[in-house]
Amino acid sequence: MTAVPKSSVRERLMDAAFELFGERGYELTTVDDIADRAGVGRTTFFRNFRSKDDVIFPDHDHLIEAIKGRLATSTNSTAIVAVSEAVRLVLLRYIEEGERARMRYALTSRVAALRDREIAGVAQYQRLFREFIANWMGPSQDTALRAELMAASVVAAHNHVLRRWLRGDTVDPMAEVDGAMAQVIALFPSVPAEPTETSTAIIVLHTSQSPHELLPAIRRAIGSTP
Amino acid sequence: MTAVPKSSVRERLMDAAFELFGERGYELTTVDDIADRAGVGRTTFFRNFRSKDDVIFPDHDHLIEAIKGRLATSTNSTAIVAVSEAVRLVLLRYIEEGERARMRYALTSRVAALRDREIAGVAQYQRLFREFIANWMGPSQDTALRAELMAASVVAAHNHVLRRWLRGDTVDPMAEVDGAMAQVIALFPSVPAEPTETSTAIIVLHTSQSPHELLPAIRRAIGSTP
DNA sequence: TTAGTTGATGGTACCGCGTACCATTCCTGC
DNA sequence: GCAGGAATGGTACGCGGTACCATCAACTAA
Repeated sequence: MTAVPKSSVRERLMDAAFELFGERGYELTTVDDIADRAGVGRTTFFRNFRSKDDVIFPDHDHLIEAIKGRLATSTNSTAIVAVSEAVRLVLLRYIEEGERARMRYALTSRVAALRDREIAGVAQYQRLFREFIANWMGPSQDTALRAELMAASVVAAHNHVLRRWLRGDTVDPMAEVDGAMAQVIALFPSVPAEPTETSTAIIVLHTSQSPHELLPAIRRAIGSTP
Repeated sequence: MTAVPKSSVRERLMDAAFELFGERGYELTTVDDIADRAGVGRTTFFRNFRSKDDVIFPDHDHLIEAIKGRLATSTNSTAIVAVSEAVRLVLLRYIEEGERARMRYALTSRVAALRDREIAGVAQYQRLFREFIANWMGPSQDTALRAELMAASVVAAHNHVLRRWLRGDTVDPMAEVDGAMAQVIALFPSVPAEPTETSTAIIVLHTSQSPHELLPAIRRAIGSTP
């Protein structure tokens, strides 16, 4: 009888949940409360969301799939671009959510169970990035750690900018995430990318470090083997 | 009447839990089962462990406190040493657990709830490291991201070696974690360490990257401002 | 010895999440 | 109109986790 489209039940449940969580807090809100306010039965809630906290992270699965899809369409030479764009994609999803993302942030900041849940979700992203980067870098023994470090850094960079936006500390998060990703990429200079052409770099700079200290870092920066 | 020392109740509960989880799996084991096998009441279980999955991570809180303690006893000049030793401390705790750590790994690999729980615990370590490194680097705006990247890398390096040991892929994890930490430290060259004396570095190397590409990386490597 | 205190334990009852199952309703194609 | 499928609501149950109370042992003070 309801003239609303089918998916509106899910929407009403999400709205009711966020309202109640804001009014009484997460623990003091029962699933029955949410279902009642949404005007549906308890069973319907669990048909739309796997668990009570699932209503806080509604399209997490879609986001995971979106990342997979973006990473899948990349060649070796465009791997870094794919990673960067996947990060932008995630951040963009949060920004599009707007106020709801900020409400989730308020909830995950106060409720330990929700914070753990969000951290677990982030770990899924990190796993995707790790596997992708590891495949990209090749099966060498040493690259496994390198891939893990890079994936962790990529996710950390994203989270850093995301939290800044959630707290209202920035008005241009997309620009910031580009900068943060540039820092990450600079940390991991020139992975086994196919050599294009060899050039010679001569750098003269004043520094407080001794050449002996910084030479290893620069060797890694240019991907040269001693 | 039991002539066993007081703490043995807790031990018996842990033993019973790991036994039953190994026999029937985690979900198919109830808290009553664990309490029964340990010969105590259900109430006693929850007096010793906050929740069912807490029995899997018994001394997580002590480990957190141990990290805090190790990081607290450090000056600016010994910060990196403190971080490295804290990482060694964590890894050592796992190794000392021996077979129990491997059983936990088997469980967390199969049961999603336990994996999430473990990830949340690791996030606590990462938070400690992030705050410590951020304090160490100073309050500058730019260092916030740098601290976050480094903390994520430190934890990733630890986890990488830990998982290798858990899988039996290495026999000398302490040496490996030193190497992994060295890689991490090399990624973040000489943070705002107190300037000693200025010298001039001239580096000439062949590389497949254009000078334009690698100049930013080298600028950061030597801590120079353009 | 007796009385009171403290701590650990066991038991019972309860709440809330999540699942399984069943009955009802609505909607669609024949 | 009728049959079949999808969505819904209701009921019952298992289990984790909490609150509360009663019991018992050990220690202490009179």
